[in-house]
Amino acid sequence: MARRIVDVLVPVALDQPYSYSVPAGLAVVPGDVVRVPLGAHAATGAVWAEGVMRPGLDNRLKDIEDKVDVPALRPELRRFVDWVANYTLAPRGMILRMALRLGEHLGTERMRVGVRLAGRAPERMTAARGRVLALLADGLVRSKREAAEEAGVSPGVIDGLVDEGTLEAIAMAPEPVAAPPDPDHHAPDLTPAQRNAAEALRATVATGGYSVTLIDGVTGSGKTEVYFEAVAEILRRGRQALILMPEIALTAQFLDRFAARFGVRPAEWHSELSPRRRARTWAAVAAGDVKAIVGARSALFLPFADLGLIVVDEEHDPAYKQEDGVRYHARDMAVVRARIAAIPIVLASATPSVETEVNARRGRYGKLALPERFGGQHLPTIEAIDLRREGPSRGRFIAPRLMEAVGNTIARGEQALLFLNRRGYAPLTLCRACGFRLQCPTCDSWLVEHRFKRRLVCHQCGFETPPPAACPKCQATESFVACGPGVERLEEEVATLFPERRILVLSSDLVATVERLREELADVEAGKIDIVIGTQLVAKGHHFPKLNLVGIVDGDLGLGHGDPRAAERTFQLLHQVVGRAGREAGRGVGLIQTHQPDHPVMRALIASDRDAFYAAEIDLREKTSYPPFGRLASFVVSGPEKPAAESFARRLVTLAPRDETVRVLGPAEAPIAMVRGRHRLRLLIKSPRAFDLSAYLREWLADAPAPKGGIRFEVDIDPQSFL
DNA sequence: AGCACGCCGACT
DNA sequence: GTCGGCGTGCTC
Repeated sequence: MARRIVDVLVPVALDQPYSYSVPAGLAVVPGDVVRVPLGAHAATGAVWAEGVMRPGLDNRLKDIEDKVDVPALRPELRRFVDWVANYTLAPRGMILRMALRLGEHLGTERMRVGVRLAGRAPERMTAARGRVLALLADGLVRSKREAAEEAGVSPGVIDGLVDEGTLEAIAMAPEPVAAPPDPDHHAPDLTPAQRNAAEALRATVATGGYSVTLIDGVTGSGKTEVYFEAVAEILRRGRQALILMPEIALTAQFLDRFAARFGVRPAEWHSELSPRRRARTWAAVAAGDVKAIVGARSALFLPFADLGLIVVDEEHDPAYKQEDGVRYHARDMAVVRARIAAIPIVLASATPSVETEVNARRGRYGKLALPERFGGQHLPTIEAIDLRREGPSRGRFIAPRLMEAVGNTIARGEQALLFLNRRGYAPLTLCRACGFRLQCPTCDSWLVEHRFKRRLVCHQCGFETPPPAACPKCQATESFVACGPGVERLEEEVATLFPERRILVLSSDLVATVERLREELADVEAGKIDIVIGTQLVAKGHHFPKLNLVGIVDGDLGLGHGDPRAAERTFQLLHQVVGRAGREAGRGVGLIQTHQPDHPVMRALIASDRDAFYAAEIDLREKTSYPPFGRLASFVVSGPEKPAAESFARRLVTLAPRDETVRVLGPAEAPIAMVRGRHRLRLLIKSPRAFDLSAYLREWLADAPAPKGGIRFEVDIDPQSFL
């Protein structure tokens, strides 16, 4: 009898599965996770389909080593992997890799060691031993670590007592990844608007099947409580819920809210999980033991046993777009997974992406609006400070009116937030004597001074250097001047004006650990800080009850440079930051420093007229055929020498398949023309909306020469960043 | 993505 | 004269 052959997809940069023979006695079905020899080593892959013998294969065919003892990947997930690979043009193996992120720790379950009293008293008694014996006198089993901590002794004391036979060591089952959430733990107290929305959502979930619903609610309107009711409904049905968040590490408050509603914290999935915890969570999700999981975008590829609902919180957030490795947009792919799994998906935002807003307006997505803040809170009043007329004095960055508002706010015992999306002290340092600008040796960008760290840092590649003693060009000493503000420089300015006040700078480069950041945020929440100065780190998900003034130091920062999404991004970010003001303590005020108070983004913010912004932006996108009214892809060609990279890019353009409806723009030098010593050129490909752009690109690239001589090129479908 | 195989510079 | 740099190509 001929050997059975199956096609196995392996988690490497290969698009096609490889064929393996199945050893006698091994039963495998499509979806099974298997170990297979690959090159010099073994890889963990998944059986994708039945295979056939092809010519030239017989001498290469190898046996599957064995089956991994986890549930088979379900057809829904396998179709999803295929779909994402097809859409993004990434090799299928690399998408599978994201679904198999279980590390090497499966099966190597480490038993926790528990101890309990075994009788016989130790020969020598000490104070520490006495405390341990007193603690364990109740005869209960405690884990080693628990016993040591509660008795206030080192783990060595416990080990000593075990050696003497006083204590008995017992294997304990590992702690469960997450206790089951109780959908009826605490019935929430909802406003009429929330109740209506929750009821509609519950009905959608109860009906089941694929549907997309946008929850559009202003900051503080209680979107979370509403979608929690959808989660509760799916939990009652015994199915699993996935809640995607843009940045999971910073969401302690969210986990607490979940616990208040469902009795326990949900399982978490993000890059900072330890390998062991990651493996256990993966397995528990696959087994269906974890019913609710909160995760960053990679959670989308988990092998759910019975996924019943997806929620994408802050669906507009740019962090959902993965820009390195496989480029995908987690919100869009979440909608795809919901469609393939035939389940409902909920998108939540106070400032929906233009794509989502258009889908809602055209009736493709359902929409539930929560137009008012919870508990009678008012939306902040927003005013512009026109920097052309009432700007700060030279060398300062905070206009008198903003400074005065900060003073009044903190005098009342309230908090103020100054927002500037710029890390470090100053974005540019130049030599006063010769005009030389300190630049990254390998990037087309300036070195940013970080005064706390005493370093100059390239924000493109991470290059760091101590500030030079003299100008590298003219050798002048003491000649450097800092140009422009960063959050550290603002702190200096604020500190001279309010020397007695407690000021906190929140910026990702100053975050030592996630724990430390959570403590700092808790300090702000508890009112221990008067003035917070922060980058976009402060825009997300924290609720500061005493914060009543938000000052935007540079409202124009995100605008400019021909990025088609600049206006949308700026509107969303500033709206979100300003929305932090006055969520509890009375009326909030937002002051936006800008050189262009008449810009549509600023006008919409000041008038609190969101619809005006969407109307103008949607109109513009439609006229220019930009997404969602057309499709966009980009190629970035890079190489150590510009002429070679450029000629490769030009060659690519000549190979583009003819199509009347497709426009190929470029190659043009990328806005950041060099990163890490590589010159970068971009091609932009525009097509109509009803056009299979992925298929077009695949046809194009099938005939393209492989890049060589150090040239690389990347394909980005639906690019979000235009740098 | 790994990783082994390949051809050109600074060392025992 | 070898060790090793990372460019190129393969993995059933």
